[in-house]
Amino acid sequence: MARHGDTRQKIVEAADTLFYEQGVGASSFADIAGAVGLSRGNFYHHFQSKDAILEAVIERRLTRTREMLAQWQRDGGTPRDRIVSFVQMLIANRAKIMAFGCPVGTLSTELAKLDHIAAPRAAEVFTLFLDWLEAQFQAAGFVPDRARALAHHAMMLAQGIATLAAAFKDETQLRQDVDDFTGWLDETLSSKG
Amino acid sequence: MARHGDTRQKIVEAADTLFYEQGVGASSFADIAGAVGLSRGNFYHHFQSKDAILEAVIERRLTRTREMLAQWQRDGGTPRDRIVSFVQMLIANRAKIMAFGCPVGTLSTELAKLDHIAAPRAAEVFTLFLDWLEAQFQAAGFVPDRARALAHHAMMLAQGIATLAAAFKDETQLRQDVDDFTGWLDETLSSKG
DNA sequence: ACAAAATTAGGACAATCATCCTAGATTCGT
DNA sequence: ACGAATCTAGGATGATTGTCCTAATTTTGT
Repeated sequence: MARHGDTRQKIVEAADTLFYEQGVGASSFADIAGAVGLSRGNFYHHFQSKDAILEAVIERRLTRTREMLAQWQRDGGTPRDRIVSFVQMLIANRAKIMAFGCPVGTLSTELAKLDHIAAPRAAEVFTLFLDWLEAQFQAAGFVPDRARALAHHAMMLAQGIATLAAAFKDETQLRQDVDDFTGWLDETLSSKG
Repeated sequence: MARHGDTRQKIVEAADTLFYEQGVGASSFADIAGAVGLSRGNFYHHFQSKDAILEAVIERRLTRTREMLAQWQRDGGTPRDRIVSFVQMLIANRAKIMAFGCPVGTLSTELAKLDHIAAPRAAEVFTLFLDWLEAQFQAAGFVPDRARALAHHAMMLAQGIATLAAAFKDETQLRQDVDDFTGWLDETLSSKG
């Protein structure tokens, strides 16, 4: 049993959750240690600094996002179905979205405010989604430029939905917004396909 | 000269800026004191706690938003012009938007994550914009329910634009997004007359 | 089974945090 | 002009922060 990697992974998982639910700035070493069940001083065997943990959390999110998108690709279905599964994340995770917002958008915004060195890396999670969405719209028959613009628009809508869901915590509205997104998607696709 | 109110207002202004640019959690008393040019210990004559400053900052934002919306109303023009001036805020404040995101959305999200007692109050700034936007769409001839939905959609778009602008800091894209917003607005309005 | 390496707990560290207190300075009502 | 109220600076407080060190324990390679 690889104890090292095991503990390290537990730390990253706990930090990931805390960074999402409280924000990076509000999550201390003591918080993470408490969540994992380790002593604070022991952390420096696994990570040299808090920024190193943040970096690992971002890498984890990048990897998991890539895996999720690859899985959606393997799941088959039409490009339309895949884009719907993208926006359906907001419904599946509605409790967390309404409590803490979108994990991608809120981390990106927090790091942008702090002018943190990892901010561009965190924004790459957005890029993964954008590239994937662009591929879906291209598969649906749109030329690259138009597919890129539609991917950006879809991402914008998702971020707007999540931000307002966190502000008002209105599940009915959230579901309506996702329905409207799907409506926009079908209109857009039918105009081309 | 009302010195008391004067210093108090200076504190609130400095705190407002810092809360926006760094986040509430990352802004300390020392930061605010430094920005105003006062000593830290002196603060408690004006505010009993950091939460009291936050409360005053939110009140200030509510008041200023109300004033701005009332001014736009007085400025005349069509409902379409007024809604355009709403989204044009993203262009006018583009440097700050790309650096720190939307002040309304980011404060709301940060307080939501902390489950802060002032979170609902901060969300009321959203409500001011939503009510005002709803009034514009009603003035443009939409029935109340439809006007409310369009106001919500406009707010969603603005939040999505600001979030992606902060993540990617792409001014060209930001301007394109605002143009697209205006295009959507004109399409929507022309469909109703 | 034993030496080397990895992992742990716990405490020390200086810095910073929000908060509070005291004592001097300034302003104001009269 | 004088007493009262207000405002100010600076330091003290205890808690918490990120970081680091040391000494013990556990695991691993052989």
